[in-house]
Amino acid sequence: MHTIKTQIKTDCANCEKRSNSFLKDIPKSSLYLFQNYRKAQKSLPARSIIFEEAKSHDFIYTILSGWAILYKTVSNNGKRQILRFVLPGDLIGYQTTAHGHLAHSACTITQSVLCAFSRTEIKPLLSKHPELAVRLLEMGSKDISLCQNHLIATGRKTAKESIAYVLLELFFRVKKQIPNDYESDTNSIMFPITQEDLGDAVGLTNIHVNRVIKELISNKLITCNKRKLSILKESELSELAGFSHEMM
Amino acid sequence: MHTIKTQIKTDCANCEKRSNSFLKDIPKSSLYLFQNYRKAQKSLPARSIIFEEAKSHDFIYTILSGWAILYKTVSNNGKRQILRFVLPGDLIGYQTTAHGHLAHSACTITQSVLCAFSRTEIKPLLSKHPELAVRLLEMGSKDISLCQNHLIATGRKTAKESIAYVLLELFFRVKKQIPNDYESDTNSIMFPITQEDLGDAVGLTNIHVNRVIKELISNKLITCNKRKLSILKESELSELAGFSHEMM
DNA sequence: CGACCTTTTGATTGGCGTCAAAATCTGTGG
DNA sequence: CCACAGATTTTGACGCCAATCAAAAGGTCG
Repeated sequence: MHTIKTQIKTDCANCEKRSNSFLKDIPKSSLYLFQNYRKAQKSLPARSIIFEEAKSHDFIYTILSGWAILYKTVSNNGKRQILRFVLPGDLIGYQTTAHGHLAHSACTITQSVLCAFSRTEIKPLLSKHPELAVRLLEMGSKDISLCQNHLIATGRKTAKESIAYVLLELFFRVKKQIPNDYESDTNSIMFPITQEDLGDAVGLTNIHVNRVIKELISNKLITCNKRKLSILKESELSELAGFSHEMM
Repeated sequence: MHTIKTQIKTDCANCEKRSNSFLKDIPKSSLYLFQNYRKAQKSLPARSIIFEEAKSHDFIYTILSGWAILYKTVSNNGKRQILRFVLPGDLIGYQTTAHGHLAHSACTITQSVLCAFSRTEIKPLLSKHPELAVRLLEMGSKDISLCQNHLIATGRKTAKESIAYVLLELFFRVKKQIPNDYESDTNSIMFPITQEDLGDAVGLTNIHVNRVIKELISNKLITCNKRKLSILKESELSELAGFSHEMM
């Protein structure tokens, strides 16, 4: 576990340039107002905790760069369930229980840069600026969709199908949210996820994930290591996974 | 599959009286305005389809009475995943894909009464009445929480644990959202769900669900049939399930 | 009362977990 | 720039939880 370094910067210019940031399409007047509530920019090393389940925490964040995960530790057996992979442009930390505690933990996968907003100061803002609330509704709707498809993959698909599904979902989310890592190679993305992470996302052991991924590789559907994921036969893999672009 | 009977009624008085309806806490001024968009009250028999995945549909609904489910059919193997049990006061049908199609199907479990609102007419309303948007945000937040805990039950719990979890979740949601079915017996609720439904919710076969439920019964933790569910030892069952009231 | 739905039971199978250990990769410090 | 420790991937053997198949028993509703 690493120490969290916080560095306040007045310049956060890239934040609202990102096309899929939650500040997209917010009218300038509201946007400027919202900017006032930007409190800090944090740069975190890989595998460091952003916030923890069941605690209270004053900030919500947008990811400017890097990968992270939202997860929960199961109380009766200590296992981890990854709820969501977090990519640049995503908003995290807004979800609390009825008692005001965080619903889950968040942890960086790679070195990341976050932009923090004060939770308490933003709430009253929503009533005054409906565009913000509507934008949050849209994002929430995508979150639910993502979670439901994730549930289907975990509940009603075989190991092979569910892993294929997660790989495809991540592939297209990255393509959409992160500017080309491998310009020349449109079938590939940077892929810093371990096989254990994948297992914790779909309810499998890292060992079985390994067996399945090796099978997908030997079937020439993908290539995959901790650096890079390539989708070799998109349509075939999509059919196997029960994945469609409609889902995204 | 049953024919959908639609009957328009001007009186929908109980709708906003329910304490957990999505219209709760909305100022009178907005509320009256919102009421204008109430289009119809539908009464449906048990096991009838409310709307179907991937189609377009003009209405969103609140449940006035009865139980329903949101589900999706997995494209590559035809299996069903239940995403959510729907109880009186819940709002359904607002979730669409980027292409404007419904994200999932909905079906009644028991005979039900729904209150319909026009989707297209409500959207512009949100910008004008932030309280509505904020209220929807709150509901969306609960939906996500529910879905995430459901994912954990399916992904990282054993059959016994996940079934115990679903029973407890339903038990307390019913207690909160439906007025006492069995006044004298506070440990019991009406329970119209089949074991096959339970299996489709947590990714198990009806046969294995049956074995587990019989085990829970013989352990004297619950009694359960298609009419009635009783929680006999709440704390013991909760510990087994990894369930806590914080989750709700 | 009779057809269908739901629950129950038993036998068998198989997918994925567990355990153990080797091989490889990665990052850090000397 | 190399060495080394820890993390991650890979392999194999074995076991178990839950699926599958089959069929009987019990419930429910028209």
